[in-house]
Amino acid sequence: MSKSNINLPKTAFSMKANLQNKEPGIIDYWEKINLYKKLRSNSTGKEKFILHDGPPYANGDIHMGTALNKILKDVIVKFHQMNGKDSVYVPGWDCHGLPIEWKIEEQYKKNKKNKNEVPVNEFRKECRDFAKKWIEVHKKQFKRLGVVGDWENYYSTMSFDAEAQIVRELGKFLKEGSLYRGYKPVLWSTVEKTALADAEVEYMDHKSDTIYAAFKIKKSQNEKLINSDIIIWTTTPWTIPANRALAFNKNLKYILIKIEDSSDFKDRKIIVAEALLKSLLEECNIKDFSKILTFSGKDFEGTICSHPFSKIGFDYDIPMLEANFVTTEQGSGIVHCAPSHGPDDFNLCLKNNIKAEETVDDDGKYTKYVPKFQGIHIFKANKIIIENLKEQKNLLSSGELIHSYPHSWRSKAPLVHRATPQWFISMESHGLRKKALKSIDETNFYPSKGKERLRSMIELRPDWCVSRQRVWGVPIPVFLSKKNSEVLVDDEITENIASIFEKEGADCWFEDDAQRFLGKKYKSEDYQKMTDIVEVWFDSGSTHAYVLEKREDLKWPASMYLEGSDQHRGWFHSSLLESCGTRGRAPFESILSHGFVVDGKGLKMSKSLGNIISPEDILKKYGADILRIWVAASDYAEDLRIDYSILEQHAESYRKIRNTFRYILGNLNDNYEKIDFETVDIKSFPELEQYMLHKIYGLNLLFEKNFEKYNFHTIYKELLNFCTTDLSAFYFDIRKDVLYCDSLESDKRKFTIIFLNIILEILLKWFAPVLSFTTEEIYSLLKIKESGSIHLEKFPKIPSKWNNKVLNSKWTELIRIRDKCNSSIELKRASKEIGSSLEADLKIFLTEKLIEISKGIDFSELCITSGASINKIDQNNTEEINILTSKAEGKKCNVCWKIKKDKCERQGICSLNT
RNA sequence: GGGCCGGUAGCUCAGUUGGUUAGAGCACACCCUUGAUAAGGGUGGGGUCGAAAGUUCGAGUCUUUCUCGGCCCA
Repeated sequence: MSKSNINLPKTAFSMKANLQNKEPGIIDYWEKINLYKKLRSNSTGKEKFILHDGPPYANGDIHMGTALNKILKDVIVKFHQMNGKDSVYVPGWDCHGLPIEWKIEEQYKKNKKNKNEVPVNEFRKECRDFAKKWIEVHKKQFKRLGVVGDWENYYSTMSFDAEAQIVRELGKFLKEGSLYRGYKPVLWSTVEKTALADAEVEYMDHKSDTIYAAFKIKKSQNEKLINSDIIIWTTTPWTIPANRALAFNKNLKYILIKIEDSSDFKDRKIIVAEALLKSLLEECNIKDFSKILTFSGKDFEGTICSHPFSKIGFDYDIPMLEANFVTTEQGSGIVHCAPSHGPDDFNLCLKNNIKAEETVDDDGKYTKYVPKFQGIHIFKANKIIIENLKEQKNLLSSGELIHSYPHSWRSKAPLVHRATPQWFISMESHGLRKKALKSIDETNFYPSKGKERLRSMIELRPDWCVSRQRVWGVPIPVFLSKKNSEVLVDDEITENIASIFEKEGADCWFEDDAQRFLGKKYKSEDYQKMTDIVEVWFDSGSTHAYVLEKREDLKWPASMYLEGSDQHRGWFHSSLLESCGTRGRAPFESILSHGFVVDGKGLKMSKSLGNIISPEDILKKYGADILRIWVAASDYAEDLRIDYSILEQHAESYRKIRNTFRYILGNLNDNYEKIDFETVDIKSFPELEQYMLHKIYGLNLLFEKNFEKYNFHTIYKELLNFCTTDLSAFYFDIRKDVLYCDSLESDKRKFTIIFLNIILEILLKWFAPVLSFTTEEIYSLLKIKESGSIHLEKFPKIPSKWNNKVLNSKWTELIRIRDKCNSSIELKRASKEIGSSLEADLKIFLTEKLIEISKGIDFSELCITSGASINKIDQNNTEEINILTSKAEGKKCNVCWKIKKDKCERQGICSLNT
């Protein structure tokens, strides 16, 4: 028997995917046909879906998190596009800011160049070039993932129009009055000489010097307390010279003891919180003492102490102030307050009319306001302060402590709180917090828990500090009157600055004469030009203004912002505030947030754990479609695990899907014929095909329902199950006989071919947003359209007449019987009586009800056996179904391989079988 | 340290308002097939539902504590 006499599958679609080599060619094809442009011109006038890209920082190769983010965006954009929208995606980059500035400075250090000797704009140009370079790198890497977007006309936060618009946005806050100049302690890096944003702070273990120091009571309502020593504990001895007050808690109990050990404190009386006495005695090694008095914190009211350095130039009153932030967790129950060096301290002192002074300069050295210690760097001051305390006999004890402490994310240097003049946007003065909270209510969150997360942050956050003392960014376009330090508020000036920036960028601010910006209305000698730049979160928080609003192809507000869940405090947050402040509502209609990429065990990726996987590695080993499957199959609402065994599993699933396509293509011999779903007469189809169409109908409902909720992992799972269970193991297996052995003229075979055409089209479209490369490979193989693309197609519309509940319940029963048959065959196989199912002959015993259902059904076809008969089951049998499998008798047909006693009608097609 | 979120087979995920014996696909094992062939089919094993306690006739589901992990904050 020659195989050429039967219709074996034949296709150019290889079993081996070879994605890593094939995908770049597909990307070239997309560029060649200008897919992005085609998508746009094809969807002119359609309702827009705008996923506004949150700009990644233009620095360093992309990592798994970036890849996840971009792929997820691309999947959603493609879903909406195929769902009939004009789904526009404009990628962008975040370019200003410290990390790039730092990179350039590092290069300077290497080349022994001094940053301060380089003209500002030369430095800025290097930053700009650096960002530009990484944008190009990123662009290539993102394209490689299969992401389709307007790569030619991307946006960036450093473009001139962006810099200009950022100025205009700041101008709106300035005009409104919510942008104000404040004086607050901020986390300051003495290394980078700048204030740091919360997001730029890292908490790490740090060894601090600790001291117990004494403040002598000068005045008190309670006479017994006078001349005794208040003990304070601190981990920052260098702040002692800046001390202006002590804080106590009126709800705590305090105790007065007399020390009798021989030391500096012999015969001195000290005061601490009663609850902390034990730990203090231990840490200060006090053995011999007597309790004199316990009293309530209330008794401290009106108490005045003297500074421990009162004899060496610090001769002023130290009032004791009530504060509820004082606890008995650690220390002595009385807190030393330096208003310049802590937010709590600052607020408490402010309330009590104690001013913060500039006690420490930009470099971290004590200023002229600190007698005796001026010029000493605070990081070298602890030792000196401790020595002085000892000399003054006001050091009870000192030690060291390792604790979590804020550090700069770049330099890893420890940070300090330092009062500096800064620019703030008020959360309250113009109702910003209220507007933002209302907008959160009006936004859809995927997953819904994002709403609460963002809300709780907005509810609690302090005013927004937007100034930075750096150079690589957009200047805060403000002038201060030299006369009275008042801020110049004038729309004309803001617009003048913006229009200059629009033409030549913001560089000119730093070097051009102030008069240029002030125009003719004001004199430059009367005003001081501010040199602070605006923090980068304001840059990216304003993208909606210079991207969404400015571009014709986009719309404001965006349909969706999509980022990692950390952006609840980042871009979601800053965009919300910026837009609520300037436009009264959020710049997005919905927010989708995804979890973080972690390793196979759920641990975060880190160099020290050695569990980092890069997108590049995956692309080399598997190709982008596997990575895209990983994204689609994972539940982005939680953290996403990845390692090579997980990828291997997805690669295995991919092979299943690929082979499903290969089977269809093979049996169609790569000749696809478009079927009109609406007009095709499905009632003339065999029941099996009708049943499969019903399955497709149901699957489509699931597809649509889960797309609405952005539940891609459910969609992917359903599609995969359909391919493996319904198609491969069921339909394809059954129809193999017809496809291979029936004549080309057979009606049954023709119907099967029609069905294969239908299912091919549907599967291609359903998988296209995820398997962007593979579906395109198939699409081009079928030569459906000259310079066409699967991504230009729309999702199939499944006719409701494919829905067939009656047939479904019938076939559910038939499949139940089929399962029983398989079990029965398996028994005979295990006992070596038969091998292939075609060697089996089935005697199927059924209840009358099931016999009725099975009317006209050939179980030998369904179960792929040589014979099957239906009989009534013995009434005494409690089962509904009973199967008797025996070895089929007769001769094996050369064509269809069925074993028949009589000559098989199939043999007619072969001349050798006469 | 605080807030939020999470922990269901080896893996990716389902598990409605608490209700029979906790499901699916993949992986695995065994068998079949050699006309989807570095494929395909069949059968099967596998879970103390992170841990403990509590509420209840009944808990994967509710409560508390603990533990592990992630994000954010200090």
